[in-house]
Amino acid sequence: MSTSDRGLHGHVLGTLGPAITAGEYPPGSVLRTDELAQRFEVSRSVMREAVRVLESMHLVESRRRVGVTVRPKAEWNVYDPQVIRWRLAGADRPQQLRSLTVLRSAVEPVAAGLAARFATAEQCAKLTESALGMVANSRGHRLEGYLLHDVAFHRVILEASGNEMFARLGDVVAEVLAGRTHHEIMFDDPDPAAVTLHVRVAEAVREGDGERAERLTREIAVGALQELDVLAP
Amino acid sequence: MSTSDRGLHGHVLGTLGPAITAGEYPPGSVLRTDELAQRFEVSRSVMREAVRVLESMHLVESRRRVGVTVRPKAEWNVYDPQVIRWRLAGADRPQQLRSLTVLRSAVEPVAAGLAARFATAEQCAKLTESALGMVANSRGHRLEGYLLHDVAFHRVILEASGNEMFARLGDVVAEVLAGRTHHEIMFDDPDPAAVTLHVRVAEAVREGDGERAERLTREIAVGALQELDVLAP
DNA sequence: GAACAACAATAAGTCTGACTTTTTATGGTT
DNA sequence: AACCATAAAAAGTCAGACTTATTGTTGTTC
Repeated sequence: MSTSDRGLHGHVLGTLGPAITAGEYPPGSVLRTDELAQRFEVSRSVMREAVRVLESMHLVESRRRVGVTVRPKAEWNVYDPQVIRWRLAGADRPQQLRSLTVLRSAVEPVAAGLAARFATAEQCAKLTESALGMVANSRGHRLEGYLLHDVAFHRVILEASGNEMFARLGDVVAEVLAGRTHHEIMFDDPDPAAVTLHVRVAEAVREGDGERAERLTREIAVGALQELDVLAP
Repeated sequence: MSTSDRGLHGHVLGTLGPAITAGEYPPGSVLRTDELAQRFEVSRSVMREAVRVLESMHLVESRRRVGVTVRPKAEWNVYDPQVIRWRLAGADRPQQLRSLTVLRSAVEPVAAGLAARFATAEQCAKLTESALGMVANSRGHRLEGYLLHDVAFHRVILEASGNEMFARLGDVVAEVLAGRTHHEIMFDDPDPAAVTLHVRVAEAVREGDGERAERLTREIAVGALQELDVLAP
């Protein structure tokens, strides 16, 4: 599933990465490549490759005569999709979900405003289709179908914005929405008001009304933030 | 300077990474580890570690019997600080600068709004100090001094927001501001209106007026976007 | 006793060569 | 034309020897 389960190297990463992001090794902890290689029963070459990747994520720092030291959380590359996945799967899942939702609330309204100006005909069509799909699955515990269209909707918005940085947040948003559906919140059926807002955003984008698209998307964001506050005040 | 100039491995990365992000190898291009190792005059182990890191950035994909293929730009981890630095140093610097500025325009206003609620006394002090520093250096070609305080100002805002995802954009903003000062734009002296806005943002944050801080920061962002549009319409 | 210089220990860094495994292309058979 | 066996290619893995930078220690000197 995860992009990094290929090969021994991927397996090591898939174990050590989550352990570090979960805080099992507090900042400043020192690991030694040789010892890790023994523990995971892999050769030093494999272990070194794994450490190099962790280093490129700024999770650890490797120094001669010292070893591999774990860096403080404030230095991690928290935008790395792999790091995000690890953290979402681990102990500070709530905090991660929270900070990602705040990020969404900042980015998506602006993205929607841009989408209204730059979306292609196909993107408008896909957007409307997704919104209608959400409506169709909004009643009667059809959570999976709803999620599918919800993800598609936000993906289109982010891509249609024409900004590559926004577009690359599509996976993150997908992860957040999936998390919300499968774990924490999500009572019986989605909030009808939110569903309506999506439909209206699709309309605004289709009509090229950037300001309205932005304002409506901001309302959706406020709703998402409130959902979080209700759960963990 | 760049975090990755340590060791042979770092040197290889520092050459191959920029080459790829600059588009020297079009998507789908196939490289072979052994050939690269020869070209860079390093051992296969070193080359493999470099490739692993590039793979973790989603710049390339390594497959058996095929080789190391360059991935399309749309799949790159564009939030990786290293990738951002490489792209800012390369050919599509303008586009990168553009998309980063748009990202700033979305994030910073929200961050300022949160900062008004969560900033500590020290952060407020540092913010005011930075704003005054900008004023003091705003006339008479004191660009370096101005830049220093400008970077500090935006860093504090992002950190004081209390959101780790925002905080980690501090380096990116620093890079954008430095780029603006040293390369492209920036006529004789900074726009006086922008300077004033920074002072007023500091005020708003100090007074805990989130809404005003957000609105004012959005004005700053609009100015930054206009600067770009003026330069490349 | 403090400052400093020489030294030794340590863990990462590097290289080499042999071997394994997966995947793709080839070519022959029905 | 479809299919299976085979071969080739490149990444993946391993083991061991060697190099180098860094740090802590020891010993010398004032």
